[in-house]
Amino acid sequence: MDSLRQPAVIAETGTNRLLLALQLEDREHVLAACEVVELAFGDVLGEPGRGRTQVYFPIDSVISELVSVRDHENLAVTYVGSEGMLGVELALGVSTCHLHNVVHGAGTALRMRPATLYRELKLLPALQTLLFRYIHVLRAQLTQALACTSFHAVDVRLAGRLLAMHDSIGEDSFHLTQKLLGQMLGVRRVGISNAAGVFQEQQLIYYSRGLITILDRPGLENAACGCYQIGQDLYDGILG
Amino acid sequence: MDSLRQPAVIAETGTNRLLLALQLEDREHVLAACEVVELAFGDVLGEPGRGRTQVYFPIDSVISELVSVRDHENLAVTYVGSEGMLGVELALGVSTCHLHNVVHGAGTALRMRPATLYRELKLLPALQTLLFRYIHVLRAQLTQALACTSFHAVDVRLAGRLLAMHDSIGEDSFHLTQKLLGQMLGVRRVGISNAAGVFQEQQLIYYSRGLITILDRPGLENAACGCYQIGQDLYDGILG
DNA sequence: TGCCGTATGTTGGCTGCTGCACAGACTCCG
DNA sequence: CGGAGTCTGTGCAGCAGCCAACATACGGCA
Repeated sequence: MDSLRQPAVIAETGTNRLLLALQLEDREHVLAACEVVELAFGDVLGEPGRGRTQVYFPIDSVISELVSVRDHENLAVTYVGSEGMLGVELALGVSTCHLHNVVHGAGTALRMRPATLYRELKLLPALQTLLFRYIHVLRAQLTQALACTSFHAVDVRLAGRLLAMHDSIGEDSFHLTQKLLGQMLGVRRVGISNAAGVFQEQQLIYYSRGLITILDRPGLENAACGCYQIGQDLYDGILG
Repeated sequence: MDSLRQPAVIAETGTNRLLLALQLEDREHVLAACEVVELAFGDVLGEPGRGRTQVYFPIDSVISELVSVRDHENLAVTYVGSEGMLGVELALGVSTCHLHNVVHGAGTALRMRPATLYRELKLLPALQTLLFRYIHVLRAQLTQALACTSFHAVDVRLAGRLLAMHDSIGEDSFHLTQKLLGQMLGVRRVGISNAAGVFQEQQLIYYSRGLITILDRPGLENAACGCYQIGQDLYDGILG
């Protein structure tokens, strides 16, 4: 995860969509303060109670935030992709993680140290405004997710999750095992196996040994509950 | 809900515990900017998409924030009691509610207008720090709640919820119907009826027609899942 | 070639919660 | 006093997801 490159290469790898909401001048200021890193599957970027050493803006990587519960698998309550940032709590003046931060999608990301973030926040009011709004979106999405897990069945939730991953990663194929999907939805792998099997029969997706391909996105949107779209609209309405 | 009183009477009614974390001088400055209101059961203090007209610091009232889901009862995802504040998103520069805000426990509260809050935030850096930390605690508690609803059964979750209400209200008896508890946990009233019946048999609680009395708090703590305590520790660790 | 680890598919019994329906009890009110 | 509204207790069929166990398939490696 430490193979660094110059920020100049960002142009060829795409960029972080959250930062895209900044005006060009501000964005370039932030980008200049970042370094590019390759994140490998399984890398641990933070542990509960530990101080944060870096904040991350994923480009085509995905980072999950997991909460531990006694006698259960860890639950991946949120994920951070190119639409987000890992370490927002620093903007609130809190410098310790409270969740496990694990890379669940290998790829590139931008990162900076907390001290650098603090400096940028002071220099760029627009960055602060952006991160505040992002924090608000996270809270709204979390409440929606809570309602969704309370009421909706595994299959419709799975469809929503796949759509969200599809948005984050920006490609039709991505690596995601059934076990991991089970951790994300808080259900056993068997439940994922069944639901995903049905989707595969319906030609909505194809997967094999951890590589998922979205075949029919409109069909998948049809199979998902409204919660996915609500989450998207929240993001677009406040940040887009 | 519009029977106003002078802030001077706060002394006799107790106060908001979140504001207690401020130093005396700052706290009095904030209190002087507030007015005292009586909130009645069922009062609606905010609707999704509407602008916020007041922020509230409950004293012995409880305000629920509910999310609507198609084909389901509203789910009370969070509640705000004397340990919290309704309208924190203003501190992030967001001025619209995104949830239904309904009074579920009648009582008194302090309130101020958004413009007043903005003024106080500018004048008192400590208030800003406090609200930022509170926002972070809310997020952490929400992730814990998500894990809890994913994994834990109704009875242990009910115990935790009763304990939290007990903390918030500060008295052993409070008004809370089974229907409302069902909305809070996202289950049918029958589920609450069963679980509460067992607690009543075990002499942990007594209730009758919406009035719940905590008889054996240690016993109830024993019956609850660890999530309740984790939520408390989060609050105490960051704000206490 | 054979072995091991990982990922996926399937089965059967069990439990907890759901949906629906109804009955008893208390309160307010005309 | 009687009726309407609210709150609570119960009963039963149905199902979604749980637990445990086992079978298959693929890839890497010695």
